[in-house]
Amino acid sequence: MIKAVRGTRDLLPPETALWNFVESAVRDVFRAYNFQEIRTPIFEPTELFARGVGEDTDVVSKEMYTWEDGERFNDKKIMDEWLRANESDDPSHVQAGRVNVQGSPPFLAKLKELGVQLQVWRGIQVPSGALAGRVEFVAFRPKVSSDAITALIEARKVAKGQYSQDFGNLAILLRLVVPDEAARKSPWVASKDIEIEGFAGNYFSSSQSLTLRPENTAGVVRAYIEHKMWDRGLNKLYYIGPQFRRERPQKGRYRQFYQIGAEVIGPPSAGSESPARDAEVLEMLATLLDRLGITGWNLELNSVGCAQDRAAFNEALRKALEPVVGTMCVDCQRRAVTNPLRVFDCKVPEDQPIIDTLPRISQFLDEGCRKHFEAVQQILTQVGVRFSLNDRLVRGLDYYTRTAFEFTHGALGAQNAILGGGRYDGLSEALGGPAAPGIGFAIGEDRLVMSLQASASGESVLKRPDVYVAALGAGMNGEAARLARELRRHDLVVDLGDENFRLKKSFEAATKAGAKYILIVGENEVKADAFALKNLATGEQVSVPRAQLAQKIQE
RNA sequence: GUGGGAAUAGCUCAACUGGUAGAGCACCGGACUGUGGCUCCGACGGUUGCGGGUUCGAUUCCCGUUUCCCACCCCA
Repeated sequence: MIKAVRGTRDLLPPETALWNFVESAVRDVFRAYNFQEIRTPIFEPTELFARGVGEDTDVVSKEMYTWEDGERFNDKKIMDEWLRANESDDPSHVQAGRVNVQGSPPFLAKLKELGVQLQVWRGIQVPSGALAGRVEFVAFRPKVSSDAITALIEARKVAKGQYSQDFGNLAILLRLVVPDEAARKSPWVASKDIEIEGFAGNYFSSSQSLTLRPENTAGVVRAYIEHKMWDRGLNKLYYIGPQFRRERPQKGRYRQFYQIGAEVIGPPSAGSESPARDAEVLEMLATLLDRLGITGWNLELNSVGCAQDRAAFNEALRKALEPVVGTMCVDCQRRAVTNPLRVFDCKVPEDQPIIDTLPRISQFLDEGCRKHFEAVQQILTQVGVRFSLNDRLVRGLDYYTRTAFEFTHGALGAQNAILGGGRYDGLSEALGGPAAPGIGFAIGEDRLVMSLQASASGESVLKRPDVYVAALGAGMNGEAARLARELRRHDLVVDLGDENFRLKKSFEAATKAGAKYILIVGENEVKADAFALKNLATGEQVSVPRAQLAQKIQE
């Protein structure tokens, strides 16, 4: 049986009704704040995420779905390189390679399994020692194996120190090497006797590394720059859609997951930097959660300052950690090196007293950032949105500035954050655009729906049929369809049976569908042009003339 | 990627120290030919995730593998 791939899932009714409920509430609420929808592609150049999210983040370095798009190879370059590589080798493997590739189905199957494509050129002359007459040149190309691409990215990273430049021009040439011994023994060399040797180079004449978006902010900012959206002043944009991360699945975290997000972005002159924007976004989120009936949420707020503030803070943090880190848990010791800010996420009870003594970003805010943060708080207080300050709340990525926030909710397992966001005044510039301060957030829709399921089920938000039209007897399907069409034009939800159903079965079907009424369309009714309409809840049944049916049902 | 737990009918779950698979619900049909929900009766439904091993015999014990769940890592 073919199953949904690991970490993905089907959303089935009635649960989908809950998703629709959430999304329509989102559209309603966001609209009231004059946000408009933007839809960006679900895949983008890999470079966008490498630069936008950060190359050294886990998301980019190991959690993306990335592939090489384009099959156009520089064949001459591959052949030249292959021949050069073989001049110094024992040419016997050329012969072995030819024989076995052509004649060894298990080996070909193995290649297919690895996602490698085989291409053979005939008639290439190879150096002495090869078979007389025709020989074959054999090259292997990785198709869209993400493992192969990941391996290449790592290899290039090591080789060049960086891979941010020239990111899209990757290829690999795999060379078949068969040990002489094995080749002599049998012309049908088993796949385990074959070694595949790989080396990387620029063999694509034109191709591009693409990635399924792991988040949507980078795409939105890319679109902002590409379409010169600053010419419209302030932009308030929202999106709803799938995102992809190659993570190990756990509660509420899937490899295809859904995010609802919004961004306020524009030139500083349009007010995009104003604390009023931060407060507006936060107040909108509070309104949305209330509207969805989510109770018990908590807004946690912090300011991570400007780039300079954070540099000073990082320095101080490292200094403060140095003498004490040895006594902390192994995770913290690792974090202290890789990402000191993450030490604040530590949940080990013994480490808490140490963490309490560490410096806080709030001590390093400059005048502007402090005033900005105070203004945000003041507006929130004035509009009556509850919040709590959490000076441990930090953001790992460089372009984040000033306001950072999370809405948390209990009963969500270890991942208690239902949405998070913050200000990213430096992102547009990091992507090559003009200064465009912005603030945004992303809601994990999967988790949002999950927390709703506790209170409201899909059933409760599902619109049940108003009426079930039961055709009764031969030739009645047409009449029933006609009636259903008329009723649907009055915005009624109508379900339709079949003339072959016995009436009992129609009643059962109507009850199961949850219809309010059942409408019987039989020979008698058609003759009289008046139809038996029964209220399934009360049992009351009346005969209603055709012209009054819609009105009667709508009552 | 790491660790722990799990996988039996469409769903929720049984099956004693190894003895050849069962219930409730759902679905379909009948009791009931144009009147549902309730009741009763019946039928359907499985290579026990997959592969290997031990055994006369494996759902059960062992190994591998895949997937799911929970957590770690990380994170909007």
